Amino acid sequence: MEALLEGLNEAQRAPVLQKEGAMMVIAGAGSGKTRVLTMRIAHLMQQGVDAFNILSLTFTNKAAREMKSRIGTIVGNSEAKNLWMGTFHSVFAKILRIEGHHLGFPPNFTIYDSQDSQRLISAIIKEMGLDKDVYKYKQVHSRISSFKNSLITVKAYFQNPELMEADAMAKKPRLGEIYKEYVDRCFKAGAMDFDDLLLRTNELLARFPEVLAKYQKRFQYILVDEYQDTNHSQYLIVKALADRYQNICVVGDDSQSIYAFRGANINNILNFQRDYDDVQVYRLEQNYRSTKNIVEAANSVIEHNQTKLDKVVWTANDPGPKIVVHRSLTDGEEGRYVASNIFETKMNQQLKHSDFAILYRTNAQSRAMEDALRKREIPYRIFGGLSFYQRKEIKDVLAYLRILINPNDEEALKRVINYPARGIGATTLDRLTIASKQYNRSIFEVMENIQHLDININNSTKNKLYNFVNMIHSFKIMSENQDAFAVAETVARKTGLLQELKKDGTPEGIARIENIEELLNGMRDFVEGQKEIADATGSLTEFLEDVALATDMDKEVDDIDRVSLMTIHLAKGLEFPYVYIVGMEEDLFPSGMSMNTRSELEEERRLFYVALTRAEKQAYLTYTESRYRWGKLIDAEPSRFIEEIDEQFLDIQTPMDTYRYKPMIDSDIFGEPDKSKLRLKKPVSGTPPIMGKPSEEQLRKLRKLRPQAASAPQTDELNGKLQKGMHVEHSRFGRGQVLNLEGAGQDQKAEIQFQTGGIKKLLLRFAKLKILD
DNA sequence: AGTCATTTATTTTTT
DNA sequence: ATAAATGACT
Repeated sequence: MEALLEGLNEAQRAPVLQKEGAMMVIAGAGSGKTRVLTMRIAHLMQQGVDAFNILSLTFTNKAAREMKSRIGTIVGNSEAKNLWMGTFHSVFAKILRIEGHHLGFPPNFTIYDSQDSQRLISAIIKEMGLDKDVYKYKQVHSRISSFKNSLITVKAYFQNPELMEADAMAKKPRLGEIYKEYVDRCFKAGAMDFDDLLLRTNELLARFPEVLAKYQKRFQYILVDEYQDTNHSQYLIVKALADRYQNICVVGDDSQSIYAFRGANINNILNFQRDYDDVQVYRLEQNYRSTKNIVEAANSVIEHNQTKLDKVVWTANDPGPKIVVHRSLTDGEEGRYVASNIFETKMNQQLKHSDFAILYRTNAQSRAMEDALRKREIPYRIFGGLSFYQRKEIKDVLAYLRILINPNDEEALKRVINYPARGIGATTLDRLTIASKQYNRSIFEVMENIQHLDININNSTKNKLYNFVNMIHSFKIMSENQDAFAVAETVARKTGLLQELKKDGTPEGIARIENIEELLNGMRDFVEGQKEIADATGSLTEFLEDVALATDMDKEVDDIDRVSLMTIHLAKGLEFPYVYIVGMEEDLFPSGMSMNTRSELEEERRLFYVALTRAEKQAYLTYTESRYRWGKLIDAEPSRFIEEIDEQFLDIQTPMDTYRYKPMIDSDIFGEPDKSKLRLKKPVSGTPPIMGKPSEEQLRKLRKLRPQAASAPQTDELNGKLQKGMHVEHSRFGRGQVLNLEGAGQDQKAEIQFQTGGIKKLLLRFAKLKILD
C-alpha cells in the first residue's frame, strides 16, 4: 500500500489520504482520476472501513467491475466483493428490489427499457384517440422523462400551472393525462422505467424515514464518479444518503459534461461547495495521457466556453506530432482515408489495431467507416448503435422470460402474444385490454380467468388464449427448479421462435438464430458466473436486470485485436494512442440540433474536448465536402471547432487536387451538370455560420482550410469572348450554335443548339468548347 | 389474419 | 438508405 501511495503525485495523494468529510476532486482529462478513486477505496478499507459501508457510483458497470478487481488485488478479492459498486441505475435497482414493497412494487418488478416505454406511450396516445402527429410518442416520452428526472410527479405537474400552460401552448393540452396514464400503467404492470429507478428511490427515501436511516447508516462512505453528469434525481439521492455522515467524495470534470440532453445538470458540480460544509477541493491538473500538442490544443478549444471551473490542464509529455486535419470529397473517401491511414500507421509503427479508435458524433456515420475498413480487411469492433439486447429476436426471447417473472408485464405480453403467429390478433388484444380495464386486472390475469369472465371473444379464440396461458404456465413451473439457461432454451424451442426464423431462411434469419444462440451462451456463462457471487443466485430475475441495465460499454470484449468504432459519448473515460475524429462538419458536429443556444453549443464543444483528449499520441480530424445524409448527398462546411484550435497545433492537409476528379462526365452526356456529384466551390461568405457573421479573421482561416478551386483554363479562355449566336465546336457533340448565355464567372452556362439535333446547357468551366467564328 | 406494396420517418447523443 | 408503419388485397 505504501508503495502504491508513493506512486501517486502529490495532488493525487491528498484526496486518497483524507479519510472523512466532503470533498470534490476536479480531475482534468487523463489526470488519473480512476486511480485516485481506486486508491481511495483501497486505502479506506486498509484503515479498517468495512467494504459493506462503502458505496461507489460509477458511470458504467464495466468501470465498476474493473475498479473492484483492481481494489481486490490490493486488499484481497473476498473483501472487495462486498463493495457496493455500480451505476446509479443498477445499485438502486437492487435496493428497490428489496424495498420496493413499501411503494407497492413486487420484488420481481420489470425494468422497461426506452423501447418498452415508448411502445406503451404510443398505445396510450392511440387509446386516448389523440392525433399521433401532434402527440409524437418520442417527444412525449422525452418530456415525461425530463419530468421524472426533475422529480416532477404527476401530482406536481397538475399543481404547476406553468408546465401545463407550456404544454397547452405546444398544442398538447392532454400531456398531463398521458403522463398520469403512463405512470398508472407502469405501476399496474409492476414495471419501472429507467427514470423510475431514480425517481422511486427518491420517493422511497423521502417517504420512509426508517428506510432512509437504514441506508444512511449502511453507506458511511460515498464516492461518485463523473459527478458532472448526474441529474437532479441522482443529485438528491446522493444528498439524502450522505446527509448523516457527510463522507462524500465526488469526482468529475466540468469540461467533460456531455449529458445535459438527458437531464444531467452541470450545476451539481459547479455548486457542490455550497451543498456541504467544509468542502475540500482537490485539483488534478497534470495530464499523463496525451502529448503536449493534444493537451494544449484541447485547452485552446475549451477556452471558448464561458461556463467553467478554474482549472489548467498541463502535461510534462513530449509535444508529439501535430493534429492532422484532413479534407475529403465525400464520406466514402473519408472512410478510405482513415482506413489507409490506419493501415499505414500500423505497419510503420508496429502497432496493434486496438491502438486505433474512430470516433463520430452520430451512429449513422459508422457505416462509411465500416465499409472502408472491410475493404481494407481491417478488423473492427463497433460499439453502440443497436445493442445486442435491443435486437428484435433477442427482445422476443427476453419478453417470454419477462412474462414468467412478472405476468403483469404488459409490454412483454403484447410483444409475443402473437409472435410467432398463433391467431391472436389486434381485435382480440383490444378486447382483452378493455376487459383488463373493466375488471382492473392485468391482461394476463384476464386471460387466465377467461372462462369465468363475460368477454366478447369466440370460443376458438378463447382456446388459443388458453393454449398460450398454458404454455407460459409450463415454462413457469420449469423455471422454479431449473436454471435460467435451461428455461430460456426451452422457451426458444417450444414457442416456435427458432422455427419461425429457420423457415425464413434468409441470411438475416440465420444471423438471428445465431444471435439467439449467443444469448443462450451468454446466459449459461451468467449462471456459472453468478454462482461465485455471494448474494447472487443465478436466477432469471437477476439475469433480466443485468440485461436491462447493460450498456454497450459493459459488454465483455473478446481479445481479438480490432479497431474501435464508437460515438464520442461512448468514448468517455477511454483512451487510445491514435484517434480519428471524423465528420468534423457544421451541422453534424456541432450537431444541427444543438446550435440554437449558447449552452447547447458549449456542450457540443465539451464533447469535442472529450473527443480530442481521448488521444494519447496523435489525433486526426477529418471532414468532407459533401456527405450522404438521409440518402442524399449534402454539402458540408468544416466545423467551427477546427478553427477554434490554435493553429500552431494543427497540420492542415488539404490536397489541392482532391476534388478535381474527372470533370463533367455527367454534364457532357446530360447537359445539366449534376451538382450533387460534383459540387462547385461557392464563396465562403455565402453561408454565414448560425452564430452570426464570421469575422474577417475566421474568414481568413476558412480560406486557408478550403482553398478555392483553381479556375478552369477553359473559363479564362472563353470568358467574355463567347457571344450569343456564335458557332462553337464540342469535343463530343460536334458543332453547334450558342442560343443563350446565363450566369457569370464560374457558373456561366451556355445553351447550345448542336447540329446533331440536341439542345444542351453546358457549364463553360468544364465544357471544352472551341470558338469557330 | 396474413401478405404484399407503398408511404413515411429517420439521424444527436443514452441509463 | 433503410426500416417501420400503413393500407389494399387475398
